[in-house]
Amino acid sequence: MQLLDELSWRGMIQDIMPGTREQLEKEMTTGYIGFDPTADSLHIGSLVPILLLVHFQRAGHKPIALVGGATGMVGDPSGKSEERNLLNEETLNRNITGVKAQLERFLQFDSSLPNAAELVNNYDWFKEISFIDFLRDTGKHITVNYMMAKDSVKKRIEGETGISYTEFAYQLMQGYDFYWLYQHKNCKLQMGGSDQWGNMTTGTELIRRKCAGEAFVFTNPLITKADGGKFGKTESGNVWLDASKTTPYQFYQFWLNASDADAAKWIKIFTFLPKDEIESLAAAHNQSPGDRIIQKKLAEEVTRFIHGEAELQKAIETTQKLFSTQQQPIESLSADDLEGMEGVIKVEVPFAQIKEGIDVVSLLANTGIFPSKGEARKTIQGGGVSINRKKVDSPTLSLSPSDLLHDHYLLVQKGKKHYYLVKTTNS
RNA sequence: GGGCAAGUAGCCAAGUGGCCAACGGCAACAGACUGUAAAUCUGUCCUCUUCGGAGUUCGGUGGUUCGAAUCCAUCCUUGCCCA
Repeated sequence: MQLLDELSWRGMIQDIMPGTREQLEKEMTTGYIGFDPTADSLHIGSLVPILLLVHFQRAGHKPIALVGGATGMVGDPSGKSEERNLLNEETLNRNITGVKAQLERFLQFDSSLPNAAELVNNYDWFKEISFIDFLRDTGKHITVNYMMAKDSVKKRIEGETGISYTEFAYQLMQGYDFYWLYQHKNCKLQMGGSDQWGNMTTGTELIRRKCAGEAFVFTNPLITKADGGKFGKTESGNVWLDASKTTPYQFYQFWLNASDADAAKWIKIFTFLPKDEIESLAAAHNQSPGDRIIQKKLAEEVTRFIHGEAELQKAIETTQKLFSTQQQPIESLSADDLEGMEGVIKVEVPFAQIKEGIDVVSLLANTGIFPSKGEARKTIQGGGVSINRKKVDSPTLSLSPSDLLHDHYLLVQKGKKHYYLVKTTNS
């Protein structure tokens, strides 16, 4: 299947510039996507662009991942109603390193390949350019009228907060990136989220005006949730690709918890499963929605892609231990079962405290499961805490050694889905 | 530089001297129902708390007042208009 047809049935194309298809069919094309180093790890919001690059490379084209070391210093106004805070250099460098390392895992960089992936940092060319040079060589080609017509800019100009010159100029920088890649890497395509359309077309415009070249862009729709909430956020914040920030188990759980409507859309976007397989999964799912066949497959595929087979198996195992035995007595979990639950947050508490008969509220606050005693108490009063599968019905409950599973453990549940394993220590 | 308007909790937004930790909505969290869905209903939602309270808030600072988110001064930030 042609790349664009493939992406299109997966729902990964929003807007596409005329001529793009012809270009892709004509020759091996170099295309790029930019990644903002706003944190030291990518989160699942960046997964779509990553997947685009992977599809792109699989279709025989040459992908470039650009890390925005320079643009990150300025801040993209797209989708932001307010001026952003500037990151300091130290943070930025750490972020660039982190983001680079992650991108390297998903693409083929083997230089023997004709379409080997490349990783570039736009700081490398921007650092050479003086302000005057930039104004004369780049700014001159684009009118302010053109720049102001962009949605990201227009919204801010019409809105209440305005826009600084810095952020206004952002699209020129991104446009220049495309121009530079066009000149030095023969890069003729830019991909990105639909909020980037304006910035991306500034690039093709620059290429046209500065060197009469022709370049193309297409965008993917931004991922949304059926209920209108933000994609990729959970109660504990972003879902990261870095296992130390979001454990593989938590990552797996995120996808598993997708609603039916979301899962059906997401499985097309976030997995590489072929069309007929996805269709039969959907049919099976509709037969018995309660089994959540799509969610399971989705979680499995994405977790394997990001964290690998071994971590996926551990995540599934932990999930089964915790959820499939939910109706069974807690004793059905062995000490090994508890110890082996990868990804569940584990906390320690001195045995002496249990021996003295600590009250639940203090235990939950001391272990950091809740940030304060007050919160622990409120949640307990709202019926939100279970220990060893038994709902804690009073904040004054105190715990003794006889409550410990296998003499060492307490399985604490916050809500229905969030598990913590408390383990006693001798000190 | 001049004129006008605005700044309230994560966001939106009411309040315009005491009844204000501050109406309401969204988001978020928890409970019931379910399928670890969705929808719906209920509770929580500044911080801490021995659950009795205590502490810190309404851009910053200073003031008026028994008492200020509310009045005054000044500064900062933002928008609009003029130069």
